[in-house]
Amino acid sequence: MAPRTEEQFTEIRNEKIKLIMDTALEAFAQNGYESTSISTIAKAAGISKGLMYNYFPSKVALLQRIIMEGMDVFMQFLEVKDESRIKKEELIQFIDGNLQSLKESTDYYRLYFSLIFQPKVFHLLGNDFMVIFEQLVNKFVLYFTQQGEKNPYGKARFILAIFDGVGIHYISDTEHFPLDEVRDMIVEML
Amino acid sequence: MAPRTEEQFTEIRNEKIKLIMDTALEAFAQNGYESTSISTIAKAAGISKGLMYNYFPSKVALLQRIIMEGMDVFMQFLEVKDESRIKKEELIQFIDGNLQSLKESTDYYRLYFSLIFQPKVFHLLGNDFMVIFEQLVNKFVLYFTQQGEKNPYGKARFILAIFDGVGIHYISDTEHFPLDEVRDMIVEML
Amino acid sequence: MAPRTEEQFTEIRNEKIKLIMDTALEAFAQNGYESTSISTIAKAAGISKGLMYNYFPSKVALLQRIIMEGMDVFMQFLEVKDESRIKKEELIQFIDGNLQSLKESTDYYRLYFSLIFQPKVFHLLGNDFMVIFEQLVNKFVLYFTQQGEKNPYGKARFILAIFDGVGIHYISDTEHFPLDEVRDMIVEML
Amino acid sequence: MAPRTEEQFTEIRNEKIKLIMDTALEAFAQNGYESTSISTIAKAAGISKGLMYNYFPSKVALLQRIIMEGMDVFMQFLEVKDESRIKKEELIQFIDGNLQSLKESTDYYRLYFSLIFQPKVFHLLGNDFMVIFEQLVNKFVLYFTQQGEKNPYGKARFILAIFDGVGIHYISDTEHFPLDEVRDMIVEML
DNA sequence: AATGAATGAGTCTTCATTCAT
DNA sequence: AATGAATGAAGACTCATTCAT
Repeated sequence: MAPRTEEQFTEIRNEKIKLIMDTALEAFAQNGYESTSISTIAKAAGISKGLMYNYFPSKVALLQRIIMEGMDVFMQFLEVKDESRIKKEELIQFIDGNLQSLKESTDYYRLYFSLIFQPKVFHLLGNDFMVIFEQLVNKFVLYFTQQGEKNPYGKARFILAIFDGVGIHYISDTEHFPLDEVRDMIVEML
Repeated sequence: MAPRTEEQFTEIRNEKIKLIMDTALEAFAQNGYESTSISTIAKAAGISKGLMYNYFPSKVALLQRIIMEGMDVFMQFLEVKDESRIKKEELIQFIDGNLQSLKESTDYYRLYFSLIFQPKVFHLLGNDFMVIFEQLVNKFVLYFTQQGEKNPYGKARFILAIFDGVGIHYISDTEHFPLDEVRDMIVEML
Repeated sequence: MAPRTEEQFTEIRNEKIKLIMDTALEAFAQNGYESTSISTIAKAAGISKGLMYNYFPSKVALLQRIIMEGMDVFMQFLEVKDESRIKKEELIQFIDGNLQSLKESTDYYRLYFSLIFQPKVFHLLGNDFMVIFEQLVNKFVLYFTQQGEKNPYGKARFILAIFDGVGIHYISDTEHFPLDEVRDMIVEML
Repeated sequence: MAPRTEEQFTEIRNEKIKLIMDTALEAFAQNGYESTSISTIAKAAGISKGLMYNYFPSKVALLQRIIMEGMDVFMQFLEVKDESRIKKEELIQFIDGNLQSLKESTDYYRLYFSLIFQPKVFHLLGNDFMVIFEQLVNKFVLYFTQQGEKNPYGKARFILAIFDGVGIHYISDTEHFPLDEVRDMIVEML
C-alpha cells in the first residue's frame, strides 16, 4: 500500500481527537469531571490511555478544549450585521439558535453548568467566558437602549440570567419543561 | 474526677458539628464537593480527620446533612395561609425571602447549584428536592390560574426557571449583578 | 448509704472484668481478633471505651488475659495423682474433660485456633503454650512407654494431633460432627 | 516504536501476577491475612501499591485467587479410577500426596488453616470448600463401608479430622513432628 | 501512532489509645 | 470508677501521568 499522505494522517488525528472529545464530553456530563477517570474515557473511546496523552497533554487540557470548542459554536449565534444597530430579528435568531443547541447538545450544557460553580476548575478555563459574556451584555444593553428601556443594563442582565435559568431547568427536566412556550415568553420580553 | 454530664457532651458535640458543617459548606462551595478532601476540611476547622468521623459517618453524609438543613430554611418562605388561595403579597414575600437568603447564604446556593448538575452526587440527596419543587410549581400554577393567565403551567415553570437563573448570575457575579432591580422586574411579571 | 468496703469494690471490678472478657471472647471468636474493635466490645459490654483501658492496658493485653485464663481451665484436666505412673482412667478423664469444655466453650476454642496460625500474634501470648504442650507430650510418652508401645513419642504426638483435629472439625461443623462416637475411637487408641 | 505485542504483555502480566501471589501467600501465612497490608506485600514484591490493583481488584480478591489456585492442586489427589469402588492404594496415594504437598507448601496450609477459623473471611471464599469436603467425606464413607466398618460415617469424619490435626501440628512444629511415622499410623487405620 | 505496565501522591476511612472532666 | 471527645498513624484503594516498547 502506498504510504499515507500527510493529509490522511491529519485526518486520522482529527477523527481520533473528535472521538475522544465526544466520549469525554458525554462522560464528564454524566458523571462529573472529577468523577470521570481518563481510564474510563479511554476505554469508552476504544483506545489506550497512552494515546490520550498523545492528543491531549492532560485531563484538564481535554476539558478546556471541549469547553472552548463548544463556546465557538455558541459564538456563531451572536453575530450581527451592524454592530451599532441591533434588530429584534437578530436577537430572536440568537435566542432560537441557542435553544436549538440546548436541545441538541444537552450534554455540553450540563457540563458547562456543572463547571460554572466550581471557581477552582472554572478558573482553569481562562477568562474567555468573561469576554464573551461582556460582549453579550453589551449587545443587549445596546438593544434595550434603542428600545428606549429605562434600565437597559438591568434588563440585559435579567434577560441573560433568564437564559441560563431556562437552560438549567430544561436540562434538569427535559421531559416536562415547556421549552417552546417559554421561548415565546422570552421573545415577548424583548 | 467525675465524667462530664450528658449536657456537656451534647454541647461539645453540637458546637463541633456546627463548626464542621460551616467549614465544609464553605470549602464545598469554593472548590466543589469532589475536589474538597476531608483533610482540607479538618485542617480548616482546626480538628483532626478522625474527629470528623466521630460526627459524620462519611463525607457524603456530611454533604447530605448540610444540604438538608439548608432546605429547612428554604422551606419557611414557601408557607401560605390559605392553600387554596394564594395572594400576590405572599408570593412577593417568598421571592424576597429567597433573594434575602441568596444574599446571606451565597455559599449554600453555590453548593446547591454545583450539585444539581452532577447526577451521581445529586441522586444521593434523595428525592426531597423533587417533592419541594413540585409543591412550588403547584403553588405558582394555582396563582397564575387565579390571575386568569392563559398558560399557568408554562408561566409557573418560566418564573421558577428565572429564579434559578437570577440565583446563579447573582452568585457568579455578586458585585455587578443588579439584584434589586431584577427583583422588581420579577415582581412585575406576577 | 455506707461507703462500700474494699471487698465490694474488688467485686465490682472483678465483675466488670469478667463481663469485658466474656464479651470480648465472643466478639473475637465471631469476627476475629483483628476485625474486632475496642469500640465494638465496649458497646456490646455496655461500658465506655475509656473504662476498658481502666481494666486492660491494651487490646492485646485483653486478648492475652482471655487466652491465659482459658489455659488455666484447660490445665485442670491434666493433673494426675502419681506423676511417675499414669493410669488409663486418668487419660480418659483428661480426654472427656477436654471434649466437654470443647462443647461448652466453643468460642474459646475457635479463638484459640484462629490465633495459633498467626505467628506474630501467637508470639505475643508468651511461651506458656510450649511449656504446657511439652508437659502434655511427656505425659503421653510416659503412658505409652508404660503400655510397651514401640514408638511412644510418635504415638503421643499423633494422639495430640488427633485432639486438635477433632477440635477444629467439631468447631467448624458442630451440627454434624459425631463427637461422641469419635471420642470412643480415640479412647480405643490408648 | 511499535507497541509490545499482546504476548509480551501477557507474559509480563503473568510474571507479575505470580510474583504478587507468591509474595502475598508468604506474607499472609506469616502474619495473617488481616495483619498483612497491601503496602507490605508490594514492598516485599518490589513493586508499587498501585500495580497490585492493576492485577487484583482488591485485597480479598488476591486472597481468593491464592486459595483457589491452591485448591486446584489439592483436588488432584482426590481422583479415583472407579467412583463406585475405592481401593486402599488410592487412599494411600491421596494421603501421601497430601502429606507431600504439606511438606512443600507449608505456607499455603498455614494460610488455609488460619482462615478456617475466621468466619467472616472464610465466607468470602465461597462454598467451594464445602463441596470438596463433602466429596471427600463421601469417598471415605464409601471406602469404610466396603471394608465392613460398623460406623463408616463416624470413621470417615474421624480420619479427616486426624488429617487436619496432623497438618496443623506439622505446620506448628515442623522440626520435631514425626510426620513419616504418623503417616504409617494413619495408613494402619484404613 | 499506539499500547498498557508502572508509579506515587492522594483519597476516604478505621481504630487503638490518650486525656480532660 | 467512668465518660466519650480527640488524635494520628495506618489501611485499602484510585488515578493522572510517565515511559519502555
